Amino acid sequence: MPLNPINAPDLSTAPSTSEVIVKHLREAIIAGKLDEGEPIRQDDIAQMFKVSKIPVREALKRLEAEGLVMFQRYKGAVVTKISEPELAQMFEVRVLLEVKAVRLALPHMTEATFAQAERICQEFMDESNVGRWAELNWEFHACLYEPAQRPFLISLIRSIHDKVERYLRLQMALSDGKERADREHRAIIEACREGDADKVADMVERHLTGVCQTLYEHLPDNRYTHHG
Amino acid sequence: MPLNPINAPDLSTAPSTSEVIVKHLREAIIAGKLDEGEPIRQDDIAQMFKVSKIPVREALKRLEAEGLVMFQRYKGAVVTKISEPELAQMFEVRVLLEVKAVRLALPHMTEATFAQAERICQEFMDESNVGRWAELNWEFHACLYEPAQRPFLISLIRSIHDKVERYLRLQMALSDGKERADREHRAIIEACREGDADKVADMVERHLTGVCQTLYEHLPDNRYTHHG
DNA sequence: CAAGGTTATATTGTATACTATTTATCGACG
DNA sequence: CGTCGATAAATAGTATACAATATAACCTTG
Repeated sequence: MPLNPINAPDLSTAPSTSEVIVKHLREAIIAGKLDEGEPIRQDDIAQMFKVSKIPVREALKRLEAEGLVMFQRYKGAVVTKISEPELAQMFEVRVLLEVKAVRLALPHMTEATFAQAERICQEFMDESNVGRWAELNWEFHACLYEPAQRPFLISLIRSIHDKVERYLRLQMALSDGKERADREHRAIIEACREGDADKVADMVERHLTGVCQTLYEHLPDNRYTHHG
Repeated sequence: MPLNPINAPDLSTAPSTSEVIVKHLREAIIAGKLDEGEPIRQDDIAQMFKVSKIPVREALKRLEAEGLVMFQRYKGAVVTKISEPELAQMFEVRVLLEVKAVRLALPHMTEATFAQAERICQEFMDESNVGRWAELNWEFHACLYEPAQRPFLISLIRSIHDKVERYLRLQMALSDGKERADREHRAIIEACREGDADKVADMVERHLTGVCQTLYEHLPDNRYTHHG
């Protein structure tokens, strides 16, 4: 018997209510629509989706494991607040992982890869919506790493992305982050075209550490002391 | 007001039922007490802990995010089966992260670090319980990385450890894995004492890739085709 | 007796109901 | 007037109950 001759979708993985909620909440947190430190009211979320709070809690438990929210017993879940040292550590790991990814991907890149990356860059520059920027930013990076054929590595990078993205948004909006990102992205594409692995690795590293640096400079100093 | 003058514990983080269950289930999965592919019956777990299945489900949702179980709608959660390519990718990332960790840690290691590492090695060799081996193996590695003062990096390494540990158990028990691990561990300690970062990095990398290699050789070939 | 349908059972997923705990409100007391 | 304590409201956490679906047992039919 030939396998899956009609390319049937996997019905057993149809999303449950809690999975739908996970997706929405994750996007909301990443987009910075929920202030960090502010408690997430289970009943409110439940009413938004017209469901009970059971699936809401299951969704929050998942997001807790992803590091996006934190539970405090009898006080509920709050959006995780990332300290500056933690941010620095995350970028340190990102550099490590993303440099590895792009190195592995480089030999398998084709003109289609570059074209796709440039298309994303263009869309990025034409876009005015801040929320979409971050999304396209990830798409760009993912596009460069995908040829590596390392789903585990990429999912790990993505999970870190998800945690820091709402801070990046800040940085991109305030400084000339967008133009700088575009410049650096296009330069990386060119380096990839040349096929010089060391150069590409160096550029990706500088790009990421640069972003981290700007982010640091634009972080409000009082994020530890402000109340309410 | 002086901060926490009596070093008070944080009572707001007292574990809820679901968190207790998470911990136990996680340990059971890591220890290989639950066969991969076999469904985890929510009511069974609930009865074991004499609770309802609500906290059990929340626990499973957490473990799903950690990659230890997978949900199939209306069929429940099963222990995640890791394919050989996935295992290889995980080790690839482990090498990357652990080499980085030990490099960062090296300059901050003291004689206390080495003594502690040696103590763990000794306990490892004196131990006959397979389950305890893996635990001590992690303790050894964590001991070497802890001086790096990179909690995020170490937690990432740990999460990968947790996913592959039940396969390592297999490998350690079947081959001369235990003796070899001890030999290599002690050699790594010596290299750390010498303070030669490149040498240490190289040894850690060889150690990990070696483990992965042996693991690969001892994996049953039929793990994709065997039914029931 | 084989193949396919049909009912029964088991299991998951979610809503409702209840309990435990925290937080806000308010009054007694110094 | 402020502080302490009691009470009330709000919210989290969990048990029970029920609905949706899958699996197994059985039955029908050729």
